[in-house]
Amino acid sequence: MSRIIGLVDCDSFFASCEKVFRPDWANRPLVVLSNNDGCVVARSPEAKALGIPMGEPYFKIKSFANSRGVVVRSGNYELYGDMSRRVIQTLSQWTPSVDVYSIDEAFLDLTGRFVDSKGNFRGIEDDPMDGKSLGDIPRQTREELEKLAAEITRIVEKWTGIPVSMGLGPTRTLAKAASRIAKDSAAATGKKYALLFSRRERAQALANLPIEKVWGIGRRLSKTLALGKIETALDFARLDPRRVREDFSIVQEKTLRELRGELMFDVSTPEPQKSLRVSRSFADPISNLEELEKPVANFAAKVAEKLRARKIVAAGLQVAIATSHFNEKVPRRNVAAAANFSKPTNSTPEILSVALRLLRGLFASGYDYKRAGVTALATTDEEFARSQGYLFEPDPTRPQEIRERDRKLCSAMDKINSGFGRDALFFAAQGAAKPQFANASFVSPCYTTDWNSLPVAR
DNA sequence: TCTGGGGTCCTAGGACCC
DNA sequence: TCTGGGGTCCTAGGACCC
Repeated sequence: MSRIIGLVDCDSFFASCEKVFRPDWANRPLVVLSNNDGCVVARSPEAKALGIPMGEPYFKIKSFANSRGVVVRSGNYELYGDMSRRVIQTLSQWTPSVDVYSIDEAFLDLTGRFVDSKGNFRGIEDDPMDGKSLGDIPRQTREELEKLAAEITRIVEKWTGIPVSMGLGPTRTLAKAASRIAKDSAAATGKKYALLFSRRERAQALANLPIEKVWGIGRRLSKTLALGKIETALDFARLDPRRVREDFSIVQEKTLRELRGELMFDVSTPEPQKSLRVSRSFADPISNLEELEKPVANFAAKVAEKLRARKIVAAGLQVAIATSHFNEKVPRRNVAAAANFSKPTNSTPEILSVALRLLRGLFASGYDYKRAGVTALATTDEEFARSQGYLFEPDPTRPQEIRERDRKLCSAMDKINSGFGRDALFFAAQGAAKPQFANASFVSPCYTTDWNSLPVAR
């Protein structure tokens, strides 16, 4: 059975979040910066119109931005996370099948809305020309679908303040393409959505879609494809799938088939997360081990906290340190090391000690380290791991009493920190002062998640 | 010196996504 | 001077097994 898949994508999400609570900024250009106020990671439509590129280092546009009255914000992920939750919650009224793809996007499976009371699907018909590919959807279904898309985009903006675009198609890749078309053509059509169902409609849209805009085709592949004069999504969709698999990989073959309307990336039950990373660049480079231990201990503690919040445990841990990859004049070093825990864990003391041990093995002096990261590997459900763990012999390296003590300690710390603010309690290894990576000069209040930051109407 | 034919598992690296 | 962070998947190649 064919499907009807929608992709709802927030417009300039971070920038839109910032504007919701500042109506006075409604028509001003606004950019949001990455950690350390490093790069531009989001731009309002007005900022895009000024020609500020995505990913541009802030220092390069600083004076230009000032001269044009651009509002500059540091990333406020607590605010964005909460706004994202509101958008998703709003979406779930139209279908139970909402697959959150990223902080600002979700796939909706709307197929169920088009099955009539007798169980007949009123969706896409097979193409009478060849049984394998898709024909159009019935006229009436199409009209209903347009109405639905108009309603979804309108209500989400009304309820959350976040403008969204929507793409609809028989596969995820086509829904993605449709949402891009919706964004690009909104000014001309006055619609915040686009449909990509019939063969003719697809051929026309894909012919106008540059290959690098296709979901799953990145910069490198586009370059390679361009050598063979494959420049649009349509060029690509017309290739032989088997050849594509041979020349590239199964992923690209799937992308190709999805462009033709064959469902390859289904809305499946979400796989459990497999890894969890915390990493940051430092405001100033660090060259000695003692100083480097503090941020790494912080990342390790944060990893442990996140593991517990998600009720998962890690079987292993990786620590990575690196010098700047921009500065060509200083010696470079980019290394990582990993180790397994004797049993999967999410306890801060244990993760902290392994992280520091790995770091000490990794460290070499004579370098200016600019980044570090700690990754929990092979994460699994906590309850599952616990039940497995009891099947094995007691662990000599970390007796059960110690584990139990750590568990209580961590849960007490989590409670205290959630009540008294992040890092009210922390481990000595994390270092009391944390100046290294708090370089955010233009942070907005957490309007929706902090009682002290509620917006005030006068 | 010459030296088979399968498997599996793990890791590093490269590609992609937002 | 100043350049983000957190994920996933696939493949190739090496180690190891019989």
